[in-house]
Amino acid sequence: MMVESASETIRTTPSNQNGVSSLSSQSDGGGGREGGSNGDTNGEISPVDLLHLQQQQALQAARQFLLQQASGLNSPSSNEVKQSPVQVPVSMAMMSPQMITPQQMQQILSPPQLQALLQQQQALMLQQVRLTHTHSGWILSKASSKQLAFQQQLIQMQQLQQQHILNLQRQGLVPLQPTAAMQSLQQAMCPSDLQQLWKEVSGVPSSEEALKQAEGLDLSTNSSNSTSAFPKAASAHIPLHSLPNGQSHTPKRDSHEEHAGSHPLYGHGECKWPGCEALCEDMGQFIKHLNNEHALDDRSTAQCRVQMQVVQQLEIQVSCNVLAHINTHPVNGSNFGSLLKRDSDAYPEGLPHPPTSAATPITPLRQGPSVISSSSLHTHSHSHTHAVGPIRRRNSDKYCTPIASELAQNCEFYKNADVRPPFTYASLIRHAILESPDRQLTLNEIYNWFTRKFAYFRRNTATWKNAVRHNLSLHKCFVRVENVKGAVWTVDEVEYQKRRPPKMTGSPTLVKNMISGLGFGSLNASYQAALAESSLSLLNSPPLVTPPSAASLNMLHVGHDDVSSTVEQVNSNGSCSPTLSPQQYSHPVHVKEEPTEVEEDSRPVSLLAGVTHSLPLPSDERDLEEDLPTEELE
DNA sequence: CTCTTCATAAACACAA
DNA sequence: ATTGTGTTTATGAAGA
Repeated sequence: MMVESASETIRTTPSNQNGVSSLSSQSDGGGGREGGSNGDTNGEISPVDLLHLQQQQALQAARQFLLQQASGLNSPSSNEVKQSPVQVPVSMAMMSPQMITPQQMQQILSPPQLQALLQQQQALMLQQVRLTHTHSGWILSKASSKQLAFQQQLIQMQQLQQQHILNLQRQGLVPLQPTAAMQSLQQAMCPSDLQQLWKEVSGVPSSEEALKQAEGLDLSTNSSNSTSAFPKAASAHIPLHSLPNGQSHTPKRDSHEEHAGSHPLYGHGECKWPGCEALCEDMGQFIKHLNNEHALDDRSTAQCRVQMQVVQQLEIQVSCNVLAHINTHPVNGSNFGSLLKRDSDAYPEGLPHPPTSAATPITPLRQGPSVISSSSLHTHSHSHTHAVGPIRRRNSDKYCTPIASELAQNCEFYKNADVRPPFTYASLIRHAILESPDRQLTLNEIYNWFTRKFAYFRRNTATWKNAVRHNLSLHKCFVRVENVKGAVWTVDEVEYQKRRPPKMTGSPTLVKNMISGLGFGSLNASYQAALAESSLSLLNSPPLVTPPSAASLNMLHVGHDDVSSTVEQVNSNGSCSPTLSPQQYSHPVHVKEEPTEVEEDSRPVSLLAGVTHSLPLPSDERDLEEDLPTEELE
């Protein structure tokens, strides 16, 4: 057995993943400044604005990229990075990102690097958008029009990305031929990257686009899945209409699009403008349609504005994070690894994360999946230590998104990709148990859940199974209950919560401030939306059942201290709970071996009492609180 | 530097 | 004797 683990182990993961990870993680709630107001709030978006936007994007990506590279150099597993096409001078990476101009970047980065960079950037953007989307999706669900707008925003975001890429290509910064670049890209991509892509692919409609881009910017393709497929070069479209062309970049990417007599937005006889799908018999008709229906009108302008705001937020976030890290960690080359790690974990304490999200009109940028990346990052970067790179650390619990939602969103990914999930064993076990109808599983069932849900756990069985058992025994939160046919494991939520230190990224104070201060309302709403998204049943269903109430109560109990966990809990309960509350019927949890037991039943009460004083919040606020933190703090 | 959390390895007990 | 379960202890890494 040991042999087994030792041998297989090291599967590696290009250290380079760091980049994306950190990248994505940073996208979370931090920054945007409130108004997103850069400039013109009033009116239309000028070509200049778009240009600016693009440049910002490029800069942002490049900054991230540089940091990533820097960390990669330092990473222990850097040897694997060998293939990484990028080599960035440390000195360069060390300098303040803000100081790097696009020109410098061009000099520093080779085309493949740029491509990788772009890919990362895109992942970030997509993620950002997706987060926004999912996050507020519920709230907006009732207003279909808004939802549509959202979707469009998402799409346009991608379009802008595309445009950016095209521009770079035009400038010769990015090679058009996918092959080589693509390979390097793939090599450079770490599981987390892939994960991100996968998420995009499986989750958001426009995903294909992302995938394609990731795969070498193959713009010439098919977006066979018309509807969902987002018009790839749609980007070109925007500029087409909005940008007169004095623009430094020429509008189009000639060979592929226009010349070919085809249009990026036209395919299979229909318009692929997001949400359109109008049928057009031929190109001419399509062009007409395009001009009539998709000209730069108020709506698109508004969308662009929103996007700009989003981008700006991203930039701010990135800037803050980067700066903070640079300031916080004496950048002496050797520290980059950790630097990035931290980065991905949480917000730099140094900088006041602008609660931006809260105050921003735009949906708060939540850190959904991103976290995942970050965690995987940790995992792998550190994996060299042990053969098997584990889930490593706290991410899972403290900074990660709720496991439930995370899993829900990336379910397919984990199922198929041999990537270690960014959760601790305890989290996973708990989730597995709570997900079961009766909230109890036998050891073997837990094993099965692991293998069923994660490709990663289909190997190294001896190792992780041992870990599972170890965790079950070690943590008080897992309670063994003798059953008729054997023993089953249940979760003691109270204990589970207890074991997690109250650390939010920031101080409780901060949270409170955020709650009371800024955009409390909006946040709350959006948060709820997110919550609802992943845990409908819980919210709807009557307070649970059994042990119940543990869940809800726990939330109270947890109160400020571990919000994220709270959420996690909620989610899992909700998502998993099959519906009703059959949960611990009477039978399951019979007698426990240990007296303690009454565990769930009794504790809640006490909790309540205790909680009451500490958290005198109305039910609503309660929700809020739980929610909020997660949001901001992941 | 210390403490805590986790992952991993492994020894050991026990029952089927 | 083997295997599956559980429990414990030890070790090391990493974060706070």
